[in-house]
Amino acid sequence: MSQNSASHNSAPLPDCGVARFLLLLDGPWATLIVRELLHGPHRFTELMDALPGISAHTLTNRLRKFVRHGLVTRTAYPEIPPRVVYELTPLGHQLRAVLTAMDDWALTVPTSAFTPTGG
Amino acid sequence: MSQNSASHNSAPLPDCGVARFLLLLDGPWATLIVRELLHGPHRFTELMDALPGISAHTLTNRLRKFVRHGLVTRTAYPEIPPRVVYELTPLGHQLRAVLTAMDDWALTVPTSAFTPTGG
DNA sequence: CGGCATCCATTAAGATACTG
DNA sequence: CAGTATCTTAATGGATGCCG
Repeated sequence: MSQNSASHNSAPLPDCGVARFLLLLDGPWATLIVRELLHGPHRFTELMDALPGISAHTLTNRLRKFVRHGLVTRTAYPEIPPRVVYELTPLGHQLRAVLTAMDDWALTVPTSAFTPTGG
Repeated sequence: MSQNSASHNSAPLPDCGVARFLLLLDGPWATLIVRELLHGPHRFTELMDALPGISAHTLTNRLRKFVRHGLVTRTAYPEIPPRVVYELTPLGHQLRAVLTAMDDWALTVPTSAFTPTGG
């Protein structure tokens, strides 16, 4: 598999900035995790608590991907009980502008976009 | 099914602006379609041509969702051959700020985020 | 506490074939 | 040209159980 296969096929996405963003921030939870991390370092359970509905499985996978791509750092303290802290890298913090833009856009939506005719 | 089930479960996403954005702009192609539409009205085949790799099936589904949620207008001209033009609504055009933020972020990425250690 | 492994449900998306 | 219908694949994401 090539490294840019967001889908599963030979003709994936174009190589624009938007596509690059989408490759790393894929899935509905990914962006929300970053959103929480923007408030500061979080432990695993703190993220679980801050993201009601997310599963440990999903959180683990997203976090690992972020760490792998340099958006997040993972610091494990060899204590009993163990403690692991996730923190955004400078690159991750740059995402604040994108998140803010999303939030700002949602404010312009007159709520009618979320109550479409056909469900 | 409820209208906000991005996933399939009873505890979906929080109701923040970011989540709302994610509900409408889901999947890797959705945002890229909007990106093309920001350049002006497009016919179906023009979008197919502008988005190498996308299938008619996917394009149709994304377009229908956008129209349903008021991000895009669909204008069909009763001609032979038929002509259908898709155009962003003012709400859709507001997304430009988000797309620009994504693009801007991707420029700060030193390309190392796309060549991770473990693939 | 912070995971990981396995199985399973949902869905975005591609391939193909067909219609008005 | 502009779809629609059906089948299939891949990947996110949830549920459960187990481990250090």
